[in-house]
Amino acid sequence: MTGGGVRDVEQVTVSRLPGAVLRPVRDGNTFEATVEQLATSVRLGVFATGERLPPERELALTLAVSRTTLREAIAALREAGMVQTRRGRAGGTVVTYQTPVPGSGGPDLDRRGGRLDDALNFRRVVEPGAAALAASRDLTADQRSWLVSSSAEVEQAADVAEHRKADSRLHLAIAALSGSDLLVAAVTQVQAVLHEMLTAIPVLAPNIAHSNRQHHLVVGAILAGDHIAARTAMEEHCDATSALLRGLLG
Amino acid sequence: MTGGGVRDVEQVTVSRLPGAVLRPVRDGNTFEATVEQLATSVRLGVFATGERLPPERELALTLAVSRTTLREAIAALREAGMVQTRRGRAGGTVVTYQTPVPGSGGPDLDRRGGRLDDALNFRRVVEPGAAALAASRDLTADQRSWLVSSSAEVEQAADVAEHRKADSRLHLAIAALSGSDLLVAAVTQVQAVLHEMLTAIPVLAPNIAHSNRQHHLVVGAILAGDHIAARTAMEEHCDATSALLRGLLG
DNA sequence: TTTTAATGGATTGGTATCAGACCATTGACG
DNA sequence: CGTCAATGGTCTGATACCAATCCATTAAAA
Repeated sequence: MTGGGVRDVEQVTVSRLPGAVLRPVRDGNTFEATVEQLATSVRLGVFATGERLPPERELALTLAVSRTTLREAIAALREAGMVQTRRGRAGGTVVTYQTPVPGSGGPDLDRRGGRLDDALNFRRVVEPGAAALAASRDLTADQRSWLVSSSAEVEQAADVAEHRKADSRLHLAIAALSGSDLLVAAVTQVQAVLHEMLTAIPVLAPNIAHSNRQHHLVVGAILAGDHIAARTAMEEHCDATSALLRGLLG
Repeated sequence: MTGGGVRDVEQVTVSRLPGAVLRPVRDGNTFEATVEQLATSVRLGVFATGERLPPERELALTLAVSRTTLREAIAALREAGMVQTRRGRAGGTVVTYQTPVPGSGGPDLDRRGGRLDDALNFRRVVEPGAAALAASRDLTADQRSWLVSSSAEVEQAADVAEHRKADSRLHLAIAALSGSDLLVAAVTQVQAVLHEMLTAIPVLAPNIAHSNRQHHLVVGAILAGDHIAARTAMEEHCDATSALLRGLLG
């Protein structure tokens, strides 16, 4: 696959850039993309169970989508049982999502091999970078306590499913503390893929304990302002996850 | 600004994630996004001057856009004088873009302060990561010679404008050699912002010479398979550019 | 020279998405 | 207890975007 073009073999060396750089301009369907983004946010725990989504008008603005389309997307989530909606003042759309039992319906894990590998490689670049950046910034007291409580929630998670969500939230919080919108977007993208894989896999207590130790190191380094240690610790954490996933999926 | 919410101050600590994570689902206007992507590709030298764009039907597929919309975008480029179009067999759309004289019309460089800072931070993460990944892969002979010739084109560039394009092409080539689609997308995004700034700024011969030496280090490390040296060299290269830009823009 | 294939150019009808206005419901607040 | 404000629910007309088809032009191939 490395060298064989399907057609026009003559021109292979001139410029491979167009094929590598040109990407789809839009994600096909706006409705589906909206559903996907909201569902991912819920699954990752960006919106906790029991929490309210922003009002439709506001959320539509944030997502740069018409209220019509947003409402269709919310209706899809409602039919999927992830949210409930109530009218009237102080009404709104509230998250009812309960993390599913692991291993129940993991259908085609192997088939996304390319996408997973890419996500793992990309993650190994962006998450350590985000941790290092966060460590090198002057964090406010609010931000430091947010980081600490996010970390504590991971360690105190009641079950595996809760641990999964708290883990995603911690990683997203670290990205947010880096202060870079682009890094937040990158980490969100990566966590969405990882989350999908990790929820469909048997994660054992020793894995979780090990992961928690690594989180502790990362958070400590960020709070201490040690960007080198933060990067290194996060790299090891990413490597551990990669090894786990690659081991279980081939 | 760090702590003061406009409303509902009570809930500030519960979760700052939604605001950080939720992003626009689509880039506003498909037509404009298409124009932007094509124009950026041309400016970055993904399509060299004199080169042909892929046939409309093919390009429309690649960009996941209707041929109608793509044609409107191409028409916009044509009116901007960036391309010319000829009909008939062996016809097509050919790039006529000539890099503008620097410093001619840079209007509002300071106003995008936030975006530029973010891009520089993000770049400092993704480009060294891409270089390290490329160094750790087994490159084919084709890939190695592509890298070498991309690097040579930078050093032999006739003028500042040509150097700019060749520089972008080299960075994109390195990203492509990392084998990660996500990294290519990230580097493309970053280069588009950088390119915009750097073309509107006086770049001196010593800057270029220094940059060339750093490129040489990066490319050498990648070819040698030394991922640590590749990362370090690219980090220093990014830092140099950041210093240059930040020095000239505040 | 004739034919054919590969391209850009133009038209049509259908669909997704949008912006904006208005309605319905419910709890907060006076 | 009554009023009001904040929310979700519904409708309508406009428009951006699309898929598909056919036309026009040119050069390569026969």
